[in-house]
Formats: sequence, structure tokens, C-alpha cells
Amino acid sequence: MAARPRIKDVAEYAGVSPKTVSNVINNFEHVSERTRTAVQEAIDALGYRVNIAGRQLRQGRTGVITLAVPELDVAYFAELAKHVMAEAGRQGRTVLIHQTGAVREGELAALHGFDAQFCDGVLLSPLSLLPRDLATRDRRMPVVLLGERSAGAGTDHVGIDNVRAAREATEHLLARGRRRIAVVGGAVLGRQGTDRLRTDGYREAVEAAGLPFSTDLVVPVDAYHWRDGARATARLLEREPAADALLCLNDHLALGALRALHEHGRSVPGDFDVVGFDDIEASRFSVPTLTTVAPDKQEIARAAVSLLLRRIDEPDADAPRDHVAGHRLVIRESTGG
Amino acid sequence: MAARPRIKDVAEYAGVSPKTVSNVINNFEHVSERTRTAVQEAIDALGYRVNIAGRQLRQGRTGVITLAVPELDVAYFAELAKHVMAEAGRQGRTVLIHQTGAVREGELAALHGFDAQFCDGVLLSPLSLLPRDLATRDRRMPVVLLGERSAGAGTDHVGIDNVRAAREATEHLLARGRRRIAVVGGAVLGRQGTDRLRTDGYREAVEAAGLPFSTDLVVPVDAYHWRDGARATARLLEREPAADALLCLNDHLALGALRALHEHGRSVPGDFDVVGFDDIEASRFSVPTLTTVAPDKQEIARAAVSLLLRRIDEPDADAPRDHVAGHRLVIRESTGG
DNA sequence: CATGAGATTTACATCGATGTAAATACGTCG
DNA sequence: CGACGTATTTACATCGATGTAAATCTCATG
Repeated sequence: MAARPRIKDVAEYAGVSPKTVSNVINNFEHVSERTRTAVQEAIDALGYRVNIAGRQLRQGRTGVITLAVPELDVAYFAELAKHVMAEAGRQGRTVLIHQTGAVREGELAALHGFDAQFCDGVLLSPLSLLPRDLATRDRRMPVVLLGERSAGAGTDHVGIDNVRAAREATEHLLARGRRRIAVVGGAVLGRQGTDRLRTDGYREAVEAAGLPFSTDLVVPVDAYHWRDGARATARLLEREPAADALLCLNDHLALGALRALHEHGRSVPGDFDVVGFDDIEASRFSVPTLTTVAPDKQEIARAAVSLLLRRIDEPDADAPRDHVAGHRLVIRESTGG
Repeated sequence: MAARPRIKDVAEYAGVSPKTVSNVINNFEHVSERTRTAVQEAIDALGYRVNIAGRQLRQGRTGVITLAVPELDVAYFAELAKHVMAEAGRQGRTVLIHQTGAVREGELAALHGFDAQFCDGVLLSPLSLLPRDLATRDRRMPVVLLGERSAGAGTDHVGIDNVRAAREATEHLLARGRRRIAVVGGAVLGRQGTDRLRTDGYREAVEAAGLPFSTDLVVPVDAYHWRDGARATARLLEREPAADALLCLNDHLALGALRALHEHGRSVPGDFDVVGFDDIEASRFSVPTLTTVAPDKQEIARAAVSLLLRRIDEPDADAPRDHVAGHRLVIRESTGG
């Protein structure tokens, strides 16, 4: 069990200086073919691998980017993580996954904390971060925001057109004759968060249809899990027995809602329609299957990684960009599809 | 936007030597109260944070452990990750999450690859790793295996009693009068993997009930997702119309199976019983809710982290340990509960 | 007041890789 | 053949933190 070889060992084996080995590793152009071959053979023979701590100490780069999401057990983030890892791999980068727990400290930790030291930049899906949190970051960590944009106007951002997506989903429900549509997870006041934007889109559609917008139909939730959807829906059914459709701000909420509707003897899509957001795998296999807004996760991952790499290479290259990724409404059984 | 302060800056600010600052940071005992306070104030005033690259280079430790799982979009792993992060946090460690993609290269990468350099040890949930892959690791990376044990007899391991759990679940189905129970995701031959162990437990229960064990009722799957469960169940229903229950080796398979049964007009638990493994959140809200084997995820996380930290501190302390975590069968609607 | 044990602090070297700048090798041309 | 420009290679310093060992300080005791 020999100690791990260092660059110096490779150099001795190949009969060159350590710096020459370094030059080979980093593809420096002025290395003769003979030397390059000899060094490569030495590397293979000794099983040498560059020590990142040494490299990072010297040049401050690690080749690692962090993906910071609120919770991995929200399937959307797990699925997004897969796409991000694939895309980063294609670009020769490694992805470190960080869970923020949807709290501000966790999000700050992704930017300044312990984890942040391993990486060159962060893809952050913020929920509680405030604009000033981004403004005050001292060591200017390259950041790309995912989804939520409200935290930082001065930062690159990737997301879908939430207002339009929610409006389209609501129009679909209206076209099916639904008239009392509730928004599970919705928000009326406060920051221009994803929840607020989607609620705005819902409101546009409802009012365009000549119906009143009522906050009684906007049901807030604590988190975006099955249990929250079930709980919120149960509450709603008591308060608003005449409701006939739900626009749920993610698929977990929608799936939990399906459960609550089932328990209250409402049939979907007979008595009730349900729409979700995210198009996670579960929505294609639930009973009934779920109509949902499908963001183009691959496009989001691609855009996010490439924006971040650009920002890492040239921190102040140009003005922050906002990439609006595509989405489509996938119609399934929960709205009669 | 000042440059990030170094230990030297703190030392100058506090009027002591860099080493003294280091002593304070590392809680060296022989530091006078006065000095400690002064240094702490300097640290706070400058916003100093230790640079991990420097520390790692010097002492070879990072305080980071890796959790390497096959796929994050399998909810069990996402939920386990939460517990592991919580427990590691309690022990002052950071968790880096690595996805192996359920392929051998990915699992090897967690042990030897790029990511491995950031961490002091690995919690690995292996699927394809061979015993020799663990045996040949050169730099002896501390490893604790989760779930699957077949890869390494000489390695610490945490898991549940898979044979007993599967036997109990099968006994439950038998007690409800089911007679042709299929195993979705099961395996008869090959390594003593989790799938094999659970199939063995199933077999024990079936044979103890005086029923024949038939490989016709063992349905292999490619992966452990909803789609695989749905596909395998559809196939089974064609081949074995008389089947009356399913033991699915994880909850996603079971939930996909529920969908396929629904499409084939079988009612659960009327005509058919279904049991899963893992007790993910979805199993508490599906229609019907899912009877499942619930491993004690918190116990698994705790045991795994503490075994790993022990192994990191004293690599050859003692013989490899095998922690068998608790589990219980949670009976829900899919078996009439 | 000198002495020595123990407490506290410090100088210096080092971990591994790479930037800088200088040294050496190679080729071409007058 | 010598000089000069370009290509290759190398010596050395450095990134930031900490182990080692030595220096300095403190204080009780003879």
C-alpha cells in the first residue's frame, strides 16, 4: 500500500523536473513530443493523480461547481440535479450538491460557508435569500440563480416564464368549465417569488375570464411536500366546498391533493380537476396521472451551467443575463387528458 | 471588496504569530485566555475563515465525508441523505453528495476519483461494485457500505436484516390469504445483493407456508423507478394472470405497480395486495396508501456516520463491524390496513 | 534571588502544484 | 562558424495552514 505518488515522484521516474510534469498535465504547448510521452508513461506507471488541494492552493480553482437546492427529497430538485451533473460532466466539471434546507442560513452557507471553499461557483435555487445577502458577498463568488429571481436583480438567472405558465394552466382549467379554482401554495403578497408570480398568472387568467379573483382560493403551504398538499387541500375543502379545481404549485402538492380529494370522496377528473408544476416522474404514474407544467429541465441545466462557467472565467464580463427556459403544459388524466 | 484575509492578517491584527492564531482555531489547550480573546476578536473583525485547501494540504484532512448513492431521484436515497447530513452536522462534518449512476465506474469514482479528494471517507451505497474493487483501493480510503454488503466482507457495513424483513412482509401477505405472490425486482441467482437477500426471505416464507417457490413469480427490473415497476407488473399480469399479490423491492416499484394494476382493472387491496420497501413519503399519500417495510433511516444514518468517523480516526482500529439497523412493517391500505 | 518545571508563544520547514523568470537547447541565417 | 531568435526545460518562490522543536515567560520553591 504505497503512499500516493506526488508530482515529484513522477518527475524522478521520467527523469525531468516537476515543473515539466506540471506542464504536461496542464497541456502547456511547448513540451516536446518525446518528453510528453515519457511523462505520460510515468504517470500511468505510478498511477499518479493530481492533488487538488495543492492545485487549489496555488491557483485558486478546483473545477468544481456547487448545486445548492432547498431539499433533495423534492423530486424536481433531484431530477434537476441529474441534468446538471450530466451537463457539468460534459464540460469537464464536477458537481457538489448542497442542501440548503430552504432556510436563509443554508443558502448563505452555500455562498460563504465551508462547502463554498471547494468550488468555483454556485448554482443556487433560493427561497429565503434576500437581495442584500447577494449584494454583500465579500469574496465575489460567481452565482447563477435558478427559479426564484427575486433575490438578486444583479445576478445571472435561469427560470421559466412563471406568470405565463400559470396563466396557461389556469386557462386550461377554465376551458374545461372549472369556475372555482384554488391555488395550493399560492401567495398574494410579499416578494416576487415563484409562488407570487404563479399566483399572478393565475389571477390574470381568472380575471380575463371575467371571474372574480378571491384570496379565499389562495391556500398557503409551509413546504412543497405531499403532506402539505394533502393538508392544505383538506383545509380548503372545508372552507370552500364549492371549489372545483386546484392549481398546485408543484407536483408533490398536487399528488398530496389527489390523496385528500380521494379521502373526501371527490373524484378526479370527474368532480374536480388538478394541475401541478414540474412534471416529476411520479406525475406520470399516479392514479390518476397528473396534468402538469413541464419545465425543460435539460435546457435549464444547460443554460445554468454555461452561464456559471462564463461567470467564473470572466466575473465582470457583461451585464447579468436572464435565460427564460421553455415549458409546456402536459395534459394527463387529472384534467381529463 | 477586500481580498479574503489569511491567517497572517489575523495574526498581525491581533499582534501575535500566525501559529498562535492556528492554535486558537484548533482549540489547542495551552493558549492564555487573553490571547484567545484577542485572536477571536481579530477573527471576527476581519471576517476570517480558514482556507480548507491550505489545511488539507498540511494535514490531509478536510472534515468532509461523501455520501455516494446510485440515484438521487430514488426518494429513499434523498431521504437518507437528509438524515446523514443532519447527523454529520451534529458531528461537525460536512457532507458531499455523489451520484454513482448505479454503475461501477461511478462507484469507483466515489472511492478514487476526483470527488474523493475532497473527503476523508465515503459512505457508499453500492450496486455494481465488486469485492476486488474495494480490495485494491490504494490510498486506503475509509469506507462504510450502506445496504448492499456483498461487495466487501472486509468493510464496515450498515443495513437492515433484508432476509427477515422480506420474510415478514411475505408472511403478512400470506396471512391475508394471498397465494400467488410475485417479487418485483427480485433476483434468484448471482451475488448476495439486497435483491437476492430479499428474494431469499420471500422464498423462506412461501416455502414455510407449504407453497411452491417458482421463478416465474420473480420479475427482474432494470432500475428501481416507477416506470420499471409499472412495466414489470404489466409483463407479469400477462404471464401470470393468477397472481394475487406483489412484494416490490422498493416503494417506487410498488407505486408503479399500483398504476399498472389500476390500468389492468385490478383493485388494490380488493383483488390484489401490494407491499413495498423503504417507506418513502409518497407511500403515505398514494391511492391506495402503501404497506411497506420501513427501515429506520435515522438509525442507519447515525450508525453509518459514527462507524465512518471511527474508521477515519483509526483506520485499522479493529475488525470491520456490521450494524444491523431496525425495520418494521407499516401496514396501510394496499394490504387492507 | 537563582532555579527549574510547566505554560505559552514563536521561528521555521513543509504539505503538492504551479507561476515567474531565467537557463539551456535547437535551428537558421548571414 | 558565430550570433540570434525560438522552443524547451528548469530553479526557485509561493499559495495558506500547521507540525516540530526551540525560545520565552511565569511562578513556586529552596
